[in-house]
Amino acid sequence: MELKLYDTLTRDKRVFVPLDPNNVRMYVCGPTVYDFAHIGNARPVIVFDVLFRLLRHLYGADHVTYVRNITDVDDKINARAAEEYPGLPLNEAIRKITEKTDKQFHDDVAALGCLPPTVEPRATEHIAEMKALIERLVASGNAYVADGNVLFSVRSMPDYGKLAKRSLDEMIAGARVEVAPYKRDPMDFILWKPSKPGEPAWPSPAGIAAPGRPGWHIECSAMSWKYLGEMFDVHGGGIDLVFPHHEDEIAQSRCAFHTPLMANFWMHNGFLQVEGEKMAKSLGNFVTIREMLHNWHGRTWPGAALRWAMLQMHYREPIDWTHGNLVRSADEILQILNLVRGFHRDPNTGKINFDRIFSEIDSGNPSEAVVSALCDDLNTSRAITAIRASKMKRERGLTIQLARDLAFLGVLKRNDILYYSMFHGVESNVGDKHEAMNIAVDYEMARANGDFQFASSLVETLANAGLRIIETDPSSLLISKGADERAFERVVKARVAARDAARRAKNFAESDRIRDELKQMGVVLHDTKDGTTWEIAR
RNA sequence: GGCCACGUGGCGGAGUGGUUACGCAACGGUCUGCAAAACCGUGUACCCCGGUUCAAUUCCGGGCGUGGCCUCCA
Repeated sequence: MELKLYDTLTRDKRVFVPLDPNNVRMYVCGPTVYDFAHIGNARPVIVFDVLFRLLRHLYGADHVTYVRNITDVDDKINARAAEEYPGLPLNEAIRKITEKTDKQFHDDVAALGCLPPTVEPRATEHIAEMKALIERLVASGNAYVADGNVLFSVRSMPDYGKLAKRSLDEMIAGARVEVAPYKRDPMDFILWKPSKPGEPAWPSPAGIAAPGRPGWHIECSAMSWKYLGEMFDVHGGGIDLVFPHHEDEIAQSRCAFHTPLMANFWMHNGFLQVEGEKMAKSLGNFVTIREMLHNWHGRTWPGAALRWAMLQMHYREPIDWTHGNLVRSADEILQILNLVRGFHRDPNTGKINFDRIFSEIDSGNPSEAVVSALCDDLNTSRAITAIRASKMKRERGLTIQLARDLAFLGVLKRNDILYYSMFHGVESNVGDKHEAMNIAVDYEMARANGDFQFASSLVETLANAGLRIIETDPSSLLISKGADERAFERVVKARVAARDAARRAKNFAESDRIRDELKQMGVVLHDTKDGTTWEIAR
């Protein structure tokens, strides 16, 4: 199937033809690891994960190389390190900060259903490549040394500004920052700069005696070069990176390698707002991925629901992240997954055969409708419409196909399907049933999100209240006070049976009373033609 | 000030030069002792003004509005 992608450089959507179909190469700017990733950071990670999955589908899983860097040398990191570990030598503090943040980031994006990229290079491990590039640029006259800095000379590149569609003169006219005196041109940017005492430092290139550290832009040119070559297929990132970051990457790589292009397609995701406002700490609407997973608007949100919400709209459009949208997404995901698991439920035991569900998912391909929607510049919105269409037809084959499509979009993971299948039970004589049940839900959610640290903290919370969590099998979870692990379930079943008897006897006053009583316990009943089913209210 | 996007029904959000997007909510119905769920059906739309056209929400121009970038930022 023909893949079309929008290219920021040419501002058009055109057919994607890889430089080498046996090795399709994509680079995406990754996080600077100094703090929890916020929900806006999640967007490019999810968007390009979808593209990664699509490319793997089209060209084969072994024929796609996806590189996402980790920036671990940066002023913000230095500042945060000094702030959090004032007693430690700076370099040690920096390592603590970057290691911790790096782990948080990976936990968070895994919860959002993102595959790990093929390579995740760290800037500090590629100083040699950066210096090699800098030496080339100095030798070719595209860069110069001034005051212990190495600067890129933008005037040496005729079409500098093409990506951002901005001429040098326009930029200078609009500049609002004071210009360092050593720059030949106000728009010249740093490739290498001197380190202050105590800061991370490496021997400098270009004959500079004092040790220094790289500028921000050079790392991406260096790492994409190492892992993808001088030219590659796709370069992605947030739209805010167009200028100056990507513009400068292009300048560095093209001048160093004398190539007409750095990447064939430049892809940029739109920004995210929260409740109609720009996300900012000062506005109090700054929300991290971690917070979304643990507690936002008073509840936890499964990674699948966050991802589903994110994919509702096209990646280039701005997205307004609202509580209302998220509630809808979570509801829809729950509905769909209920449908999926329903086809492998043993009618006698009520247990769900997850192995069968996943082996059926693995044994087939995503649907034509979904793949073709994604092939149209990642039109996830249309892909979702296609999935909804097969949801409407409640027949087995279509539901399995629906599960495959969800898995293809990265929305359906084994843990998620487990989560939605779990029986939430609370032993009936527990003091505050609702509170205990909330903790149980949080616990399952945490496990579904792979956040075992949070899960075990909840186990502790329960233990302090004299409760413990018991998992009898993958589809059943109870919080119990004693040895009688199924007490709650037994109580409910007995009440349901009693109600059925009352209904058969037309004693509706009694049957309604029992239903109210169960409702008080948090149990909701559904009368179907096959009998009465019950579930814990959510 | 310069540059770049966007403006679709109550809400979210696709798409198209003439024909139902879709989802949620709403309304009507089927089912049901009641309720819920499920299923079936219905309605309301394309910011404003001008132009091109037989025909524009869709193309062009202008206006208004919103957002982003120009400084670290996904």
